[in-house]
Amino acid sequence: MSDASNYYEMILDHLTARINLTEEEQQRFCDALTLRRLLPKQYLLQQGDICRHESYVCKGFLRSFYVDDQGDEHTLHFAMEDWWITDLRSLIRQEAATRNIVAMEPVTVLQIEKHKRDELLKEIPVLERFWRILNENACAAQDERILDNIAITGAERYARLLKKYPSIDQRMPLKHIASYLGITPVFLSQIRKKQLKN
Amino acid sequence: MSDASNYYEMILDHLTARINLTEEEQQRFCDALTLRRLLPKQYLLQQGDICRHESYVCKGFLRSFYVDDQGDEHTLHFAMEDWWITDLRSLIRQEAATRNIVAMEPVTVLQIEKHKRDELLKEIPVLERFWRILNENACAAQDERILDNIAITGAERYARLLKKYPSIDQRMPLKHIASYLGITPVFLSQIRKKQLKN
DNA sequence: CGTCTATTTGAATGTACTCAAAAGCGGTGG
DNA sequence: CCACCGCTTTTGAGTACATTCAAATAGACG
Repeated sequence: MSDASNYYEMILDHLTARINLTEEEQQRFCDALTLRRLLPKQYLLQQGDICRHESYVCKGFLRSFYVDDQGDEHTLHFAMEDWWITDLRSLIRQEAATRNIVAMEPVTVLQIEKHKRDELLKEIPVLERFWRILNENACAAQDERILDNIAITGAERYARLLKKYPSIDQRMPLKHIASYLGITPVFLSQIRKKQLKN
Repeated sequence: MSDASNYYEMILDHLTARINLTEEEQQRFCDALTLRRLLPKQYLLQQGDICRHESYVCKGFLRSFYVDDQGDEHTLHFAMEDWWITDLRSLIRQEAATRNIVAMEPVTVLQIEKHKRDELLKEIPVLERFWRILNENACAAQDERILDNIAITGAERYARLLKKYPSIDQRMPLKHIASYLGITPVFLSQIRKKQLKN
């Protein structure tokens, strides 16, 4: 259990870096959380289910993806330590999820259920500020990704991704990196061959 | 001035549809706003400047875009009545903007300056909730757009855009629609020719 | 009417995909 | 310890998607 308490410290650091919380509020926040461990390939959410929680990643590495009619996977997000992951649309509207979330490694997350989050937001209004800030930053990051998708080639997107997350090609299978970039694994392989020459 | 008061009613409806505000809070919010009118092709923000405000569109139609090294434009967003537009990254961090925002038609916006927004957020904490909700929805929408960009072809993206905004091809020049979709105007023209046959 | 810009058309090129097969890699069981 | 299996990555060839360049047409505006 000693590492479990570390995880709660971790998420509290994450919160208090953005907002001020009293000891009591911190406690109440932690009480609303559930610690959950996943094995590699275990699902946190499946397409079709209703997403009931937001998950803060304490340890490990997850991937969210959409499976289309042809059965092809498209990676929307990956989430590492100190990140949140969910299917936002499904969470907000309590509709069927269109994304799967799966562990890529042994994972530990702290989950907060939607209705508990809603309660907390009423009890501790400053948490509205926390999620407002979180979503503003997420929005800005997604905006940058959209620009990459419309403005540059797959090869450039791969180069930028590596620059941003230098070790990602060791941590995530290339076929998932390809689907994140919006290209095929075959084409990514060709890109990598070319880049070795430089 | 009669239409100006309409615009304040409009933004108050927009707010009170999401949060509850007292009369006094509504007044304080409106006092923080500045009404601004733009002619077509007039800029609300230019790449390189620091973005100091968030703008709520009362009337007209705007476009935000990035100009790359080769001088090519890439349309990130367009904003219609009842939408907000800004360069979020530049606004949050008060860094040089990487996006331009320009009026496509005669435009009326209600602007709130960053520092005034920050003050308001302290004075009226429930506004944190408002922007949290706004950003959550924006995030979910951007997520969908990223999926479109990585999962489907330009032709399909155009079809979906038309389905979502049926009159957009009458309101926005095709070359900007093309840049929004991440394709060239020439290719969009070919897509349109094919779709007429069906 | 002329000018300016947007859109279309056509042709050649490049970018990225599909299909098929081979090579690499990790795990499992004999 | 090695052979085999399943899965990922690479390679090669042919194809489709999307771009560039150049020129023609269409529309908007003074």
